[in-house]
Amino acid sequence: MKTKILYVEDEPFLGKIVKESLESRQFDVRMVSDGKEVMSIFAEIKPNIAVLDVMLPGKDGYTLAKEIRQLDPNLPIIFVTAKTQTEDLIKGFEVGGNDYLRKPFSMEELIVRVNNLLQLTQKQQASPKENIAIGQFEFAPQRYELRKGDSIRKLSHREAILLQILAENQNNNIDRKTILMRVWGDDSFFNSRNLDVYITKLRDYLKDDSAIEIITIKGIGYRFVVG
Amino acid sequence: MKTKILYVEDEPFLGKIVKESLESRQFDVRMVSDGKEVMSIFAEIKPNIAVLDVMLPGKDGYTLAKEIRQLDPNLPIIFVTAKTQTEDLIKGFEVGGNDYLRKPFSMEELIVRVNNLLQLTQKQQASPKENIAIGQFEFAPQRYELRKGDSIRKLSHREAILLQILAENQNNNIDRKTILMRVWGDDSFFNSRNLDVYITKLRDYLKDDSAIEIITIKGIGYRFVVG
DNA sequence: TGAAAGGAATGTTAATTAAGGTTAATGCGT
DNA sequence: ACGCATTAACCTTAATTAACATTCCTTTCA
Repeated sequence: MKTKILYVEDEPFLGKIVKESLESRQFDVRMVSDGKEVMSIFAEIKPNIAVLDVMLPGKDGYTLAKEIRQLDPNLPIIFVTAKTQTEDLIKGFEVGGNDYLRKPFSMEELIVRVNNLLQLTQKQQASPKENIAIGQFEFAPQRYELRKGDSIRKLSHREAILLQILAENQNNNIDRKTILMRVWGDDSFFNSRNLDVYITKLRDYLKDDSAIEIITIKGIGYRFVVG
Repeated sequence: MKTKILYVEDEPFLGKIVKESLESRQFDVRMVSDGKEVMSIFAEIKPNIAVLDVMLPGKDGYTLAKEIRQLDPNLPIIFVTAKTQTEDLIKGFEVGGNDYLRKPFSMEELIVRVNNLLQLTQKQQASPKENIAIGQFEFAPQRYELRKGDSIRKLSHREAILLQILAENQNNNIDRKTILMRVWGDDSFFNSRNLDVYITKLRDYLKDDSAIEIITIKGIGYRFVVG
């Protein structure tokens, strides 16, 4: 389903341009120009994000933001306004706004910021990492479990991260350094030897499926090939 | 505990002002001026947010953002830069940035935007009044009751807070330290052992539902996975 | 050209250290 | 005396370091 944008703007000319531009990016845009109508339309369409002008007839954007926050504490709200003063911006965030764009702005910027906020607020709903198929094995990254048939092996944290990195990059070369940074946070000598140890462990865990192989590429890193 | 900001800026004069200004707002600021040093310091201090200049000696801000994203997909990243072109801004968001501030900017604006991002990325915790579903269990935080079917187990205060913290963060990693601070108010050695004891208790209480698991992440904390 | 030597990178296994788990005993307020 | 919280004692497991083995690339010299 398309992302629904509630767009509150009283300048018809600008409004039309912005609306069409957002629609060309596959957003479902509902434009409202009278502040007093906003809340009922809000309830009706249940938008995924609100883009609010501040100076409006009827009710100003700050008030609208407050009222929207009452109903939905998590809905992303962006102000777009000709008010350029820092105090206006601060007020915008105070009433619950999540971004503040000064007019004139480029459409590109608005779109990028809309997408950014949508992403930020979506990511919050727990990240359900999907299980990954590895040959005859199945790996549940969330639970640190490696399953084959009905046997389950619990992996430790480090084993699990390492396996996940490998599995995400099946059939691609992976830098030793990249792995070290992701698993240990640095690439010191000792951690580098540590990685060797963990590679050995994973090779052992995965040895039941001969189609799986962790190939070392000396001086570079590894390649995780399956099948 | 103070919020840690990683601040990458190569202009010493501006850098000093911004750093002090943020510190006066109770942020714990670590400033780095050489791009090449950033990643090791990142690993060392584990910041809660990163504020990056774009043009830097060594490694530019965009590259840094990419590398940080590799390590932490959720860390808020703000660019502050003299590059005012829309394309530069777009690139900033493309590489994983979450906000983009053009120089010169007011300190107030930076602070407001930092706080906004921190808030957005914090888990919106369910209001502690509502019951929380935990697999086949239901937890009533205000009554300290854990129910399954028609059996009710009364929890003690500490058990209840701990379970609530875990339940609020289902499927996410939770810092040992964070838990200790919230349940005991400090993270001394004895309380740390105490936490072990309570984790054992909760595991025991929840063992009837095999879909529920408290995974320990050694050196980090726990992850409460359900289903 | 190619075989041998040397060295750096990686592999393997084991020993050590540190973190956490479990259960029981003690403390402490009501 | 009771109920929880804390401390203690002992146990288990993961992570790190160490010691020694192997691989494979590079260099050198016949």
